Amino acid sequence: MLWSRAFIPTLRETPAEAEVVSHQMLLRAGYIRQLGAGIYNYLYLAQRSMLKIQQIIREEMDAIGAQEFHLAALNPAEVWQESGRYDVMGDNLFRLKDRYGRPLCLGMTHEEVMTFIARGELRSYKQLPQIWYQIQTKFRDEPRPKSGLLRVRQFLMKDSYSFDLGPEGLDIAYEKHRIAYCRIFDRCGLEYVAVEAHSGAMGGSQSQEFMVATEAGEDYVVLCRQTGYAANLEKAVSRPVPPQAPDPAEDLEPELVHTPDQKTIEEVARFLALAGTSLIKTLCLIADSRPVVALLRGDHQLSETKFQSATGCQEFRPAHPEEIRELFGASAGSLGPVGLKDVRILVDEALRGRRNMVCGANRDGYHLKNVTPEEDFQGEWHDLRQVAAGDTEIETGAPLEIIKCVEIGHIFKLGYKYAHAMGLNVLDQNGVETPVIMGSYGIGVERVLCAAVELYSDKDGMSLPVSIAPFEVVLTPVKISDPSLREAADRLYSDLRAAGVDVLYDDRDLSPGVKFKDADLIGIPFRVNIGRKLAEGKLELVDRRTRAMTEISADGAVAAIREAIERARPQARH
RNA sequence: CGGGGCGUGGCUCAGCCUGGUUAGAGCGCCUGGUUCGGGACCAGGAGGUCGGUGGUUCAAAUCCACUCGCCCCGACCA
Repeated sequence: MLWSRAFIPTLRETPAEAEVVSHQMLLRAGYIRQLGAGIYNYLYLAQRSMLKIQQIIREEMDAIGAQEFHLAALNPAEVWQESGRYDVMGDNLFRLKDRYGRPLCLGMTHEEVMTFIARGELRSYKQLPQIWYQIQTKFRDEPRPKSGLLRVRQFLMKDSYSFDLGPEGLDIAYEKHRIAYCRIFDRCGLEYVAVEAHSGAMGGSQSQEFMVATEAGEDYVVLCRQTGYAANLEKAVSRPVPPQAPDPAEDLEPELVHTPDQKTIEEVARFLALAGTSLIKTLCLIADSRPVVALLRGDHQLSETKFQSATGCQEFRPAHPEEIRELFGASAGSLGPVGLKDVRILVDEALRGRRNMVCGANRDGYHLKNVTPEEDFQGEWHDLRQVAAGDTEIETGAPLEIIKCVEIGHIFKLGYKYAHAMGLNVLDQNGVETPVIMGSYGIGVERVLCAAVELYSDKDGMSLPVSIAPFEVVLTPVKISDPSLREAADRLYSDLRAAGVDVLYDDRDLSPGVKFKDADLIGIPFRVNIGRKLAEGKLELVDRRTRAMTEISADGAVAAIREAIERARPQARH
C-alpha cells in the first residue's frame, strides 16, 4: 500500500477523552474512531490487524478440528427464554421488537443458538465429539462502557462450543482449547498467564482465564512466581499474614469492655492497644432476602464471590442500618456473633484455632474481650477472605503478587446446563437417551489488539508484534523528490511485494521527521530508511521496538528484511 | 442508577465568573514558493448553527431552566 493513498488519519495530540494507553494510541495512530459510548469504527489499520488476529485464531482452531460457523446475531427471544437467560442477563441483553411486536434480542454469546442447532441435528453418540466455533460480533448493553476498546457494547468474539458424550470427552475438548489458546496468544506475541477462574453459579466445574498484565485492566490476578500458582482474585486462596500478636492462651470467659465511640476495626484496635489481627470483623449481609453474618479477621476483606459460593445465594447486599439494629440490637461498629440466634453465621478459616479475640458486644459502645470461636459462638467454616497483599502461597508459603490484568480469553466447562434446559440428548451405545455435555470458550479479538498495544508502546507510539501488525515493514525514502531515492524505493517496494512481504510504502512528499514520527506511531515493527547511504549501496533497517538500526545492502535488502521479519515472528511455545 | 467533569473549526484549548464591535490561538487542512535524516520556513487562504431547546435581556458562547452527548469514579457486570 502507498501511504499517500492510504487513509491513516494520525493525530499529533492525544484526544482528551482517551485515558488508557491503548485507547490513546489507537486513536492517535488512526486505527479507530468512536461512534458512540462503547461503539467504535475500525479503520484501515485496525481492520488489517484484526484480520491477522482472526487468521491466527482460525488456523489454531482448525488445527484442533474445530469447524467454523457463522450464526445469527439477531436472536428470537424464545431461544433465550428456554435457557432462562432471557431473564438472567437482565439489562445487559439488547432487546428489540420486530414490526409485529415479536421480541428479539442481539446475541451476547451463543450457547443457546449452538444448543438449538445441536439438538435439532445430533441424534447419535457416533456424531460426537463436535467443536463448533465462529468469529462474530457480539452485543452487550454494558452499564458503563470504558477504556476505549477494552469494555464496549459491540465487539468481535471468537466463541466455540464443544459437545461430548461424557466428562472424559469434555476434558479432552477443554484441554485442546487450552493448548490452542496458548498457541494463539503466543503467536500474537502476547505475554499472558492462564489463571484459575471462578466458574460462577452456572453449574460449571472448571474454568480458566487468559490474562495480560496491564494497568488498564479491571481484573486482579494472584500470582506466585516460584510455584506458578495463578488464580483470579475472586477464586484465589492463600496463607494469610500471621497475627501480629499471639492470642492470650488462658481459658478466659468473654468480658464486656466499654469502647465509647470506637466503631471501626482501626479505632477499636487502637483504643484497646491491640493489633487488628486480634479482632473479629462482623459483617451482616442480606442474601436472597435472608440475613447472613460473616466473620473475618479484623484486617481481612470479604470476598464477595466466595461469600456467594458459600451461601449459594443468587444475590446479596449489605444489610441496611435498620435491619442490623433489628437483628443485633446494636448498630454496625459494635456487632458480634456471641448470643446471636436464628441467623446463619459463616466463619472464615483464618479464625480457626484462634482464642480470646475481640468482637462487638451487640451493645452500642461496647465490645467483648476473650471471645473464642466454637466455644463462645458456633458457625459454618468457609474460606471467605479475599487474598491480600503480603499473603503467601497456600501450600509452600512462597510470596504472592497481586497484579492488574485484562482478560483476553476464557475456557469453561459448562456441563449439562444447556443440554438439560434445552433438551439436547443423543442415543448412547445402548440406545439410551443421554444428555450431551458442553464446554464454551471465548476470545475477545479487540482485547488481543488492545493488550498488545498496552504491552508494547512507548511515548512515540506502539510497536506491535509482527504477526498482528497491520504491515510488517514500512518503507521510508527520506526524500521522495530525489529521483535516485524514489527509484530505489519503488524497486524495493515492488520486490518486497513480489516476495510476499506486507509493506507500507511511505511515498509522501513530507519532511523526514514527519514520516519517522508517523511510522513510530502506527506501530509497524520494521522500518527501512532509504537515504543518504544509498550512494554506497546501503539502506537502514530499523527495529521499532528496540530502535536498533542495521545497515543492509540494497542488493540483498529483500532477503535481509524477510529474515528480520521471520526472526521476529512470535512462535507458538505449546 | 448515584457522584464528578467536559461539550467553542479536524485536534488541543482560550474566551464564560463580571452579557456589548466581525468568536480567538497553536497544530492540522488548501494554494504558491523555499526546504528535506526526527513533527521545517515564508506568503496567501478555507473552515465555527459556540451540543440542542426554551427563557431572561435592547443585546447571550457568556445568565437561568430543561435536555442530549461524551469521559471519569462508584454501583452493576457469566
